[in-house]
Amino acid sequence: MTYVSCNVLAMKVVEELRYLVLAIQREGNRLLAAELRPLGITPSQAEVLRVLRDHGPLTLNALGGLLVCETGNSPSRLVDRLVAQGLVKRGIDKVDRRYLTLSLTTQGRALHRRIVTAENRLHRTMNDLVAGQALDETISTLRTLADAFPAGAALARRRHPELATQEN
Amino acid sequence: MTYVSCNVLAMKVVEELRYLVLAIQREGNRLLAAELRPLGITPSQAEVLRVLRDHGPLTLNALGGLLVCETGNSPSRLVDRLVAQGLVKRGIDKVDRRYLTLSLTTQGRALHRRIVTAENRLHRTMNDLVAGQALDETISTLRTLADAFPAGAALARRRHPELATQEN
DNA sequence: GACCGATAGATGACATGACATACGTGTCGT
DNA sequence: ACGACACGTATGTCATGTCATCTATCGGTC
Repeated sequence: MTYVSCNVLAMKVVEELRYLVLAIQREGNRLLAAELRPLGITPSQAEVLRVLRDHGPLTLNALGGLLVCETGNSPSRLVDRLVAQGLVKRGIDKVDRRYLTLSLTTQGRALHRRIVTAENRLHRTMNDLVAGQALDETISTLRTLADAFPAGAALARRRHPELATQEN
Repeated sequence: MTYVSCNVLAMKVVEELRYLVLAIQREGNRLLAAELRPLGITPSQAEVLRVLRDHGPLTLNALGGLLVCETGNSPSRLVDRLVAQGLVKRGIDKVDRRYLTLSLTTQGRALHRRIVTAENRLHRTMNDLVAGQALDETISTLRTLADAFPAGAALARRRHPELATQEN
């Protein structure tokens, strides 16, 4: 057991975890970017479309609260490009003109279906690569780690919309 | 067993894995960036210093082969900033003028020691967060996944310099 | 109604990442 | 020697990410 939280071995293990996560994120993102390139969008843009598809119209802040990419502040520029491509509709709230109302256009919904197909190709590839590994334990460990951070909380909110505390 | 590599459940599990990896990478990078900011460098720059410290003088290509960040092509601009800060010495190979000879300056070695301290603060934080989880299985799963890609191969080369196939 | 603080979003600045392409230098065939 | 080709590096371009700062709008107080 690790009741000594500060020993050299544990540091090395955690460091390898950090680099593995970095490597997998990079390569996964490259593969996904390649799958999405024919569709004319990037992985981050795909995530926006997916969140908007699953969680109705959102303000910019609420969207940011559900995104894993673009943690910090509001994803203004990310949304800009989607609006420019006609995939997202950006309205202004009539009651409070500070808020935006972001939703998919018909075009955006159509593209979303092709995105799912592209993502599934990546997921099949990844699934083949981790076949036979202890996936459940891995997911559990990573969830524990991720839940300590805002981006992990965003994932939890996506899993359980009903307990969304960052609703606007 | 997953002899059906294309079922809906497996797709969802792998997708969650992808988003967890993304979330952890993002937040870990943010934390590390915060730790390194007082030192005036970024996480990517720290990785370069670390690799140069551990693996002697390198050409640009060889450096790129050991980095997890900056997968694709050569990290010219990344190195540029380190040279500008006086942390890395960039020489030209006398025999073949195409090759660079990258090594740490005295300043770079000194900063590397402070980097290790900063990284260890992050690793302690992460270690506390995953205490009690199945770390070995997690590392094993992620290694299997990472090893399928160039960035994972870079990590393997860093672990076992003797079987470096991409030596220059 | 005018001011003040708070909140939502936009923008500027900087460093990555990724891809494509250009440039300089070496090697090899002739 | 010369030209074609290969290889290492540099550069242009675009889209992120992150932080800091700015602007617009709202609510409340005087």
